[in-house]
Amino acid sequence: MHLPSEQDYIQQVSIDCVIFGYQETQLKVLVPKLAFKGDFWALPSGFILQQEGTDQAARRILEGRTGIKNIYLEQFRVFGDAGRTSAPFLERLIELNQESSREKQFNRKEFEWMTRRFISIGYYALVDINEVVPNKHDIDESIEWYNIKSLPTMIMDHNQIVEQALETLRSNLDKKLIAFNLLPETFTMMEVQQLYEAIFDKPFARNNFQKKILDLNVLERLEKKFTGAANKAPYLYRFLK
Amino acid sequence: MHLPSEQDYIQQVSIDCVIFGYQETQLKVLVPKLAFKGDFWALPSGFILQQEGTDQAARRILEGRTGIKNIYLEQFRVFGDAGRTSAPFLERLIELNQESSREKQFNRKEFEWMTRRFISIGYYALVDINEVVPNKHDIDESIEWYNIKSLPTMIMDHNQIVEQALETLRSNLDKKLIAFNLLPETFTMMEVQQLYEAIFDKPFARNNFQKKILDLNVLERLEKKFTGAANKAPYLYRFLK
DNA sequence: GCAAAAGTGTTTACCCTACACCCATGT
DNA sequence: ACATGGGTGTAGGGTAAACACTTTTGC
Repeated sequence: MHLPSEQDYIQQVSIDCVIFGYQETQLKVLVPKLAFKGDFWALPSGFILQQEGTDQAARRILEGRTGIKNIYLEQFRVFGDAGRTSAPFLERLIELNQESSREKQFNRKEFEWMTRRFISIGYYALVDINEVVPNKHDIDESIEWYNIKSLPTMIMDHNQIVEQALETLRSNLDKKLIAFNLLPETFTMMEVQQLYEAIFDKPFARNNFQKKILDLNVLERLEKKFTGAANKAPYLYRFLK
Repeated sequence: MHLPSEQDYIQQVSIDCVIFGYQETQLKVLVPKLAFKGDFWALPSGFILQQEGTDQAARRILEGRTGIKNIYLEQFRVFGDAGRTSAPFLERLIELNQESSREKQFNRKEFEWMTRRFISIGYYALVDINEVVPNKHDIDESIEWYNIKSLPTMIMDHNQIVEQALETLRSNLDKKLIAFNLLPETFTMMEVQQLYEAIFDKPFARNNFQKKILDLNVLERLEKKFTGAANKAPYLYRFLK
């Protein structure tokens, strides 16, 4: 990771991204784990270049982690408390990694820059999990999809940021018709329903759900999907536009 | 106005406030006009001190304009386009005010600071218009309530910011029960209805509206209000909690 | 008593839910 | 044929809009 200690970036403003994916009836979030002792997880984040808009910056950060260019994203909240700084986390990290050679990469100036108070703009993104090739940065030990219901404890306020993102996702899901970003090109109605159930963490009635979704008039019915199972083959659907 | 050219403030981040008030069946916005030739209107705005949160900063800015301490406010959006700068506006202002003595107050360094690209956090506030004592800053020629439907053309993207604020207000009005912030301590049902009609710019049915509002169970019915008019006296209500 | 405007009740329509039934598919 | 799961139709309940009527107030 390029350490942004100069004026290329807007000072004291960061972007934190909650990347939602969906797989096997579970809503998931893509979270990197830092390559330091101490088990630190942190949301994908970054800074805003002087010549790019906040949305562009989020897109750049998201593409860097998922490889996806045309990603669905939305800004959902600013986290700007006065005491919002990564200093406690960084101190703990350094304390636990004193013997490590990595500590040397923090020089005093960079450390000072990174521990200042930061205002963070929260973005959430919805991706087809099958299209994502999670990209581990140098600083990461791993980057993985975590079930939303069993996320690790992350640094700073990142767990709260995910909470807020999920809340916004829920309230935007119906009015903005964005759920289909989490599904592959074609899908069955049952898959849509299970996705909704994962997001809202509650069951829906099968027939009524189908009616509700089809009444949106945004789905095109395709051929049936023969799975080999001993039951009626479900139709495949495609999201229009 | 203290020109914030030092490190007291977070660089390149501003706060723009849309202050909503309500009077005589009209939804209004409090907008200062700058004391320069050229008719420049600009939303109340300011910057974030290093030691204060964004909400606190918005509160400070809002109190400075309205005199109200316990103001209802909500962050609603970040405006962070790459080209978002006040440079064109400031150049036009200076061009139109060359002969004025005021131009001298812009020294080169301050001008450079103010024309950088700024990310703005949009806040909207709801106030009882009767409690507000609009406070004109030194830099202002006036500060006035403008009908939302006949706002002046403001600088930069400020008209769009108001649009966004209104949109958010509409979608939050029911679920957050915030409309009563715009009314005085006691009010009649008709006043609530007219407020809703002003916000949504559409009529509501009288009896159904009353039922809907009373079913919220947040209003206390007080004595009747005798206006002297030749008709049944309406009840007064007070918002609970 | 009457006009004006507030309060309240009633009917209607619509939408969401629940229940039921039918259909296709592979063993 | 039958079990499994998908598709569709219909009746019930609750909510909200539309309509109607009653009450209060000052002249």
